[in-house]
Amino acid sequence: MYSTVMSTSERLIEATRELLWERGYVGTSPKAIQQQAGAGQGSMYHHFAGKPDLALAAIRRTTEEMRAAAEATFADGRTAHERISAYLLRERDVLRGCPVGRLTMDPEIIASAELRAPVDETLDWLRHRLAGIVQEGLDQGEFAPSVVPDEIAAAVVATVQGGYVLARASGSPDAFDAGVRGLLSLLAPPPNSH
Amino acid sequence: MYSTVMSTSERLIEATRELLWERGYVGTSPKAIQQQAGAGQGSMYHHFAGKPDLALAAIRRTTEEMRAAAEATFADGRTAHERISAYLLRERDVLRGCPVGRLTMDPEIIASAELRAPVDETLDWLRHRLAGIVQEGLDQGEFAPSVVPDEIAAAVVATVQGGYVLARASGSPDAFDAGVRGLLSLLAPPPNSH
DNA sequence: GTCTATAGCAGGATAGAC
DNA sequence: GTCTATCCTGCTATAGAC
Repeated sequence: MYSTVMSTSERLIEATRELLWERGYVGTSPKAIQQQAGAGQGSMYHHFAGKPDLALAAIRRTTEEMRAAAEATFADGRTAHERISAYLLRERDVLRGCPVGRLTMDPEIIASAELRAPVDETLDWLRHRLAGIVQEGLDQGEFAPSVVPDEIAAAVVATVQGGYVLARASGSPDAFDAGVRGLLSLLAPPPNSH
Repeated sequence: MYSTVMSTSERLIEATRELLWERGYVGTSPKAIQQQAGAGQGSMYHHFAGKPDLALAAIRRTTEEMRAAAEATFADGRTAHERISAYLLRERDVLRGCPVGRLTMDPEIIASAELRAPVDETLDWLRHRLAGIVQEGLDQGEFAPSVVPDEIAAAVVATVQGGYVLARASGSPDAFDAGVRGLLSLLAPPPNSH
């Protein structure tokens, strides 16, 4: 249930976002959405064509938020290493998992080009954005010349996404933090580099 | 459908393993299992108490296989770096995702201590096993002294698990491979180390 | 061991009144 | 715009015959 300052359509989208995050697409039913949104059956089908349509609206909003959150962390550092650190170390609700990455495990999301597109585009954008930052660091001599920006970017995003898996398996964020620290330690400029 | 050389109970377990991998726990119904196994309703409930019981048997077998597969790769190298490389570079059905890691995104698996336990124990075992290998490499002077075994182990497993996410999002194994190469490049002994 | 029958409930959606 | 009624199918399981 949400406060009445939100329109019914807004509440439906927010409810869907919550449920997709927690239970995935397959595990989320229209009835559950309606209950969480405090909206009736008729209301939902008035505003949205059905479950896929509503899910698409929810996924689009979630991916937009993810981009904004990532972009915000990139402003937090001067050097490439600082900006990547800021991204990796930013506060996360680790045990809830990634609301975007989670969707990739859903067979019906993957099977639908429309539903998969925002997920794909967002993770792709993130990798390219990170690769650009790595390239800048490379240009500044911050990293070993053997570093390949696309590969480091993929490793950074994968460490985060995989960190969620380890954390949820163990019921503790420790493994997430350990993975991030491990990657950052490998990426750290050698002590003799200045 | 499976060949008749397998017992009904075996076919039920194998069918459940396939469906859990592809659709997760929430997305897998007893009826789907029965159809895939070529078994009737009564058969399933004769051999297993219900969906959770059958899932537990399937998960246990899948986690056992995962351990054996990982252990096999660790025999493939002499140095720590070689053994970690072998683990990371081993052939995988990347677009299908990890049959164990996938389960962590399932709310009903996480909510059940019994179902989560084998998943947790297996990923935990893998991290400890890798940490031991990193420690050996550290003892041999293979890695920088700043390397922390537990952290590198977590980063290795997370890169694999997250690589699956990136691959499935994009519909291509490329991002998985890139992440793995990125991590390995950072872990590579410096060229002047010999 | 396997089969069919049955049950109660939820999923996903449509229809039409208000 | 929202509500209630209704629909058909599938989920998860139990019962009891064979």
